[in-house]
Amino acid sequence: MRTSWSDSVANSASENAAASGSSGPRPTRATYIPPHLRNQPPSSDSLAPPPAAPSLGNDRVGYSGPVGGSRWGGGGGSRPDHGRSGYGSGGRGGGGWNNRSGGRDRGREREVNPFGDDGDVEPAFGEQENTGINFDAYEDIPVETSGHNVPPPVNTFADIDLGEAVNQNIRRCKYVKPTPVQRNAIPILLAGRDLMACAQTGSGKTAAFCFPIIAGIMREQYVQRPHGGRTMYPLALILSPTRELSSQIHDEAKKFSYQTGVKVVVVYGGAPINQQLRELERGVDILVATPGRLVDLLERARVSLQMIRYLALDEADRMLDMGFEPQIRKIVEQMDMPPCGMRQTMLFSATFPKEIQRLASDFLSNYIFLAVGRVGSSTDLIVQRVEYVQEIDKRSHLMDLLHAQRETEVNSKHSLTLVFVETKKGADSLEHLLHVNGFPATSIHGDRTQQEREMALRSFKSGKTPILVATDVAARGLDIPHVAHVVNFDLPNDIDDYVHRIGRTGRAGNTGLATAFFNENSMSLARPLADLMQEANQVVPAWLTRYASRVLHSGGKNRRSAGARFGGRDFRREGSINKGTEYYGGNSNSGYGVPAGYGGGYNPAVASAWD
DNA sequence: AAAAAAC
Repeated sequence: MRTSWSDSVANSASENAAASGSSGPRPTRATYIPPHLRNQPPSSDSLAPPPAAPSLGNDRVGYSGPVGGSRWGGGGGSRPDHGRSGYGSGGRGGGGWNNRSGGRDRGREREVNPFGDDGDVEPAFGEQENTGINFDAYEDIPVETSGHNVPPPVNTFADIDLGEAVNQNIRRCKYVKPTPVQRNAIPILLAGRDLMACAQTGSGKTAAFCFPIIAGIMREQYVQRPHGGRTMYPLALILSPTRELSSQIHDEAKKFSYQTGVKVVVVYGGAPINQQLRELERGVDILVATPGRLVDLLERARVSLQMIRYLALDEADRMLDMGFEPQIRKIVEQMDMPPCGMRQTMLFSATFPKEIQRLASDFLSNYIFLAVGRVGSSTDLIVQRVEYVQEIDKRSHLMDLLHAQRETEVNSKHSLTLVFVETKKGADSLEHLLHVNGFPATSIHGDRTQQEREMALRSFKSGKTPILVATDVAARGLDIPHVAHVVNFDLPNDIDDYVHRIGRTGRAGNTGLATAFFNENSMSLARPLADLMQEANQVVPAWLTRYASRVLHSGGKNRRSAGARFGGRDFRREGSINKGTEYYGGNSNSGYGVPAGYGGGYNPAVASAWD
């Protein structure tokens, strides 16, 4: 075990002298000297404001109490198909129909227990257990829905008919009660409705779409699928933008479907395809995939989407942005997937810009829009700091920070730091710098082999290298426990990306710290960042406010994105109310171009549409 | 302009 990495930093000067003298590449900059070994105090003192106290609980704006079911009142008693109990007697689950998938029955090997225990499932719902999830942080979450006949939320898992096998897995996961997005999304999905869901990072979205899919597939256990040939016919497809995220979703889905007979397979690029083909041949109900590899398999006719009943896009706004949209359109519209209305489509993300919402509606039918989360996303659990750091000073500033962090950490054992940079080259060189200076770092980006990527992630998660330098490949969705600190070494150009990045900490109701290095290169982010921080009750440095007010705002992407981030707005409503008005132009009050007349929402001084 | 995603 390596406990003294940062102690070694103190000696890094001598270590490094030896290292660079021998074989490794020579650092281009002078060797890092930690502050306490220098004659002079660090020059950047004045830039770092004292960390703000986490502003939990109090001072929340725009929320006046539980939402309850009242919004749904319009629908009268016509809850569509909610509360069906077709398979209620699920019992032991796994029993007799393990072999139904695709008609393939290649032996009945014992299902690996993804929980790594002996299957003891003692505590019943309601019994408190240490789940690691801080539910108090979820108490005051505002919820907004729109669409026709929205099914009301549930309060407990017991209120939902997911079947005994799934209930048991929920207990094994130690989920005591559903998170807000789960409370709201699961009934909507169980009712068979299409859904566009916007919920803060770390709030349990994966389970929110997995449970209904699994329950739905269990209901359709006798569905006949074509067989013969080597084509497999999954009933559900879950797409995500990165391989590691797909892998993570797969792992989760395996837990949720343990002993249900529902088979989950993941496919993505960069890994041997033969192994994935073998997995597919053993039967697949839920296919988790990244787009490229899926298209490959579709073109080889190893997978057909003909029987898809459920389509989920995780990080849906990313999946539909410029880089991905053609592939997604191909998969959803130009292969053999059943059209809108013949399948159930669910889109999830923490952010949902209006343009993307507009695009997304092509894939949805009579859908419900759901926004869960306080104004300002999950960021109230994350203390955000911004420091003005010149480009040239970033490296030494980061090392000061990492070093100081070690000094003050109480529980340093398993406290991880995730450092985001803009480019793959930048990631390599920063990793190298840290390495040479005795910091236990590794890196992940798209130019590394898949093996290297997975190894880096494992090494980071385990604490072996508690510093991970990453590009945006790690910005979305990854659930890495114990990430205490996210550093935006380079700020992204888009405020949505910032939201996702800092969302790697402060997960499951826990608090986290996010530090950003700001300079002239990030000027376009000044305004949205200042606004975001203000709305999350963070300390906004005066200099940032000055930059924010100085910057010309053209109504460009950032401002648009910021408005959408809060999510919270169904573009269908926005459009009808604001027809012909200028959305992003002149509303200096909200700063997000959401007209105050529409409930404005984002400024504490304005009555919120969340109420 | 960069990142991601198939071989």
